[in-house]
Amino acid sequence: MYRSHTCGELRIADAGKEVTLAGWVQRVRKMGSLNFIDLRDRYGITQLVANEDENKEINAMVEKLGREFVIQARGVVTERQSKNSKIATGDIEIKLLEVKILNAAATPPFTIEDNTDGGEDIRAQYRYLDLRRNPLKKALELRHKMAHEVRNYLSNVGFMEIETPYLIKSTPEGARDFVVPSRMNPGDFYALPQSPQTFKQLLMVAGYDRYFQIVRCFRDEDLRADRQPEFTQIDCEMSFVEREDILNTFEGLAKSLFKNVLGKEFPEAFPRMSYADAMEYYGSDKPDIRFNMKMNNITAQMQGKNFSVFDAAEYIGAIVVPGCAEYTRKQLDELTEWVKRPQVGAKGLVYIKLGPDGSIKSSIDKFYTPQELKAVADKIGATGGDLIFILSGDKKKMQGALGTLRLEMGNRLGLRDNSVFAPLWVCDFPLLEWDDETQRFYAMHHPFTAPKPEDMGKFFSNKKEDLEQVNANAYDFVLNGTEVGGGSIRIHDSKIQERMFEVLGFSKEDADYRFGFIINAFKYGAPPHGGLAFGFDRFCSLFGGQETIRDYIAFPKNNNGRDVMLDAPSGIDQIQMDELFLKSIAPVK
RNA sequence: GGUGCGGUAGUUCAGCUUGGUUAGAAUACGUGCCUGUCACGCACGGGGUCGCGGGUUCGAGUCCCGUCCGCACCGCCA
Repeated sequence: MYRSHTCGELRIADAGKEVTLAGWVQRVRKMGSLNFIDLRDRYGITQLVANEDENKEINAMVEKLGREFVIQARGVVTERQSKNSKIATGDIEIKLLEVKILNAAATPPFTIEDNTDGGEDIRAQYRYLDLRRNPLKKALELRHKMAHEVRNYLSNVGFMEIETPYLIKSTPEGARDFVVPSRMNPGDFYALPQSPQTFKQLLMVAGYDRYFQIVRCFRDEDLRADRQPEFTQIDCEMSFVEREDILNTFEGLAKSLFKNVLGKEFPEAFPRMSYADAMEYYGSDKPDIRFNMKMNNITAQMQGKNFSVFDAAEYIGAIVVPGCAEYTRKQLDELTEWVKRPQVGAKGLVYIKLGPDGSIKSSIDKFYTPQELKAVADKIGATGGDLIFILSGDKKKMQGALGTLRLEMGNRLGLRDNSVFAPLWVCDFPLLEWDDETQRFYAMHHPFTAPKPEDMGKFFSNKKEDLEQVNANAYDFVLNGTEVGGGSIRIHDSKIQERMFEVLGFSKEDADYRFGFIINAFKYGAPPHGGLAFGFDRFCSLFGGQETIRDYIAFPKNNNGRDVMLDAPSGIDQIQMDELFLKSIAPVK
């Protein structure tokens, strides 16, 4: 037996017991003939004490210890003379009788503490050491708890967890696929799934009317703090359901996560917003509604006053920044530079300051009378002490830019508190997006998404304008401005599915080659169905209050998709190469 | 594919604007002292390919060019 207790469980009630602990040496504090050791394991830290008065040889053993040594310690639980309220075991310590080194350790390259001195790079290289630290341990515990709660909730409402394959067929529409060469089928490749989309729909055809899976998905695209090449989805699908059934079911799942993981109750239904409204009022398809500061279209009010910049603009939008009328010239100049950055893309920033005394000062005083500016302020609900920002130009671009500015002002005013949660359903996305470059439509969600029933007429029209107006029966789950889930009612009629491929410009042969299996399956009794997938890593990071999902993945990839610990990806040896490629692809004589 | 910031002891950083003696600090590490520490304290010590390559210069950590790596973002992510 290596240990009788963990390093997190002994309390004052255990005083007098002889116990054996095992763990890692966090720190040794040597005080001459009285020495302390903090012993750490997954469960906590327990202080060991070596007192020469009571045990003559004990300090000789302690002398040999270094940071991160793995030791076994036998001793007696004793009440501390001076307690430490910072740790759960802080009322007791173990008076050492014996210390055994189970394994020595090299000095770690960074300190294994909550506030480590190590940078991201070195910690990624030694991920197994970084994972010993509390913040990462807490993150993985949160993830485990969430996964457990998901399985619990969904199982209780009749969902079956079914695994689907990782080696599948490449369907190069949307994100790039990771591909895997097949040794037994020289020259052919598997693809790793971007999502189990088609499989879950086939499971519906097969009659497994409530399916879920916590499943790894793969996308060979550039990374971000919240995007990894392999990531995890909570993938779900249901049969004989309409949109309401799906939203209710997964709103229930989200609420149970909030309640059982974070202890937060959401008695009301989550708010809903159309895609059109999201773009109009927040300049984003994933609005952060933790704060208001909605965008206003003031194009009509501002035009016709001989201000050529505004008169030439397709769109003029404004946000009211509460209580910021005191902004200095320097602050305004800095924000003007900020919106001009390519990432935001505005040409300039117009402001109107509404003094608390009713005075009005703006960067467009030359073109507008105070009365005209006051009328605009009244219309958008700005009052004394507020600051109005106005952007103008191309509608789509400026809505995006104003939305970005809105988020930035939210940040600067501290309105985006990570301990506050504002869930939201965004619905009624356009079904199709026209791409000028390739001169064809792309599915905004994916090609299995059903058009809304009332738009079916337009869906079969051959006019581009009609098709552009078709809405999808799709919905996103948005939390604090992050898209954490998305789904749709699917097409279950093979005629409509064929029409979809036609609209997307696939020839019959093309569609058959790529998706023949599903078109075929739909001919054998596909039930009406739909579903949703949550981005599990993002869900965890939001719950944990972090921006990056890396902390919630035990062994993540870096910015360039590399695993710096393994040094992967890497070359393979010639024998492997020959078996996979060269024999078949190189000309054989 | 693009933009920005960064790369200097094991680690985190300062030094670079204005080139010039032996490149500093903190922490970690080592040695010694220390009986109530818990970020223990005190003293002493060891520790550097200034990412890499090239250029300018009498002289480059510092200036210029290229390149590699890291982070954030844009494009991309059906």
